[in-house]
Amino acid sequence: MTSVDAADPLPAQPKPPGALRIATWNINSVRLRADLVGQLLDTAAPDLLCLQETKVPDGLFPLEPFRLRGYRWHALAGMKAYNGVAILSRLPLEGAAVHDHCGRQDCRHVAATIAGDGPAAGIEVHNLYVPSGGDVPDPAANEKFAHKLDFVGELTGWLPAQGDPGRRRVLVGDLNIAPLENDVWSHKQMLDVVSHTPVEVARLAAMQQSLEWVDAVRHFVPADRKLYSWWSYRARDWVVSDRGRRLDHVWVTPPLADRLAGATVLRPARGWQPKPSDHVPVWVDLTP
DNA sequence: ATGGTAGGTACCCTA
Repeated sequence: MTSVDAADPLPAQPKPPGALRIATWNINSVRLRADLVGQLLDTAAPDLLCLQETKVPDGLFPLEPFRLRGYRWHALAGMKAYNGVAILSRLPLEGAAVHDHCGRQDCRHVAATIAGDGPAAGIEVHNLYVPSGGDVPDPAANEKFAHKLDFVGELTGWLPAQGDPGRRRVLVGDLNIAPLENDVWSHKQMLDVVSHTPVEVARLAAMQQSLEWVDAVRHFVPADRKLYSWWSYRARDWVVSDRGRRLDHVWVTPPLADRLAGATVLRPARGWQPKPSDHVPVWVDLTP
């Protein structure tokens, strides 16, 4: 790490030679922000890009900007108006699958395995958009919060049931939970705010423990440092108030932990004009 | 204690 900018704990770094770069970004409409996605691909050059809140049915997904830049493979799970996840890749993919949870077909989970004969072949990638959970942090009073807890609870059993527990896996996405005290601007004031309540944090911890997932971003930033990936649109000035939350995550299973070579939370992207997403891209580099 | 902005869609939902 070369930068000491207090406001930007994980600025973009050069990709180590031969590294695999996997990025995640809640794009909040991929059609509206196709140009910003192109800007990310041109500057960060991830090998895989996982998007959430694409808000587009698969047949209308704007694939051309990706194809033009060499992202020839994709796995899409989109629907009209809401949710939607996508994996775009310049490495070949196989076994692409859409997974439904909680008895709903609401386009929150797509997975695929890197194929070919390169060093990354066999790595399984899961791209998730966990339900936001509404405003009231009480599952009895708020069906959306109940759905969020059920969704994370179901995944906690589902992921370990998918074969070899020692497999190389990466889990990315908008998990809509900020687990650590310094993943939010004020731990005390956020304790009863959906995204940082103890019951959600406990659910996420159980999911993380189920496969010994390593938080690949916190791997590079000590727990006593503030780190955010989302800032509300409702703030008058997101830079001045800086009331962020770390909702977007990259996790890896233990066989990949000693391959972690770097991570970035692209804070400047929150100011990309004319229409920034309220989330910024997050990525990690894995050496072969 | 409240309301603030944004996107997609269709006059209201979700975040």
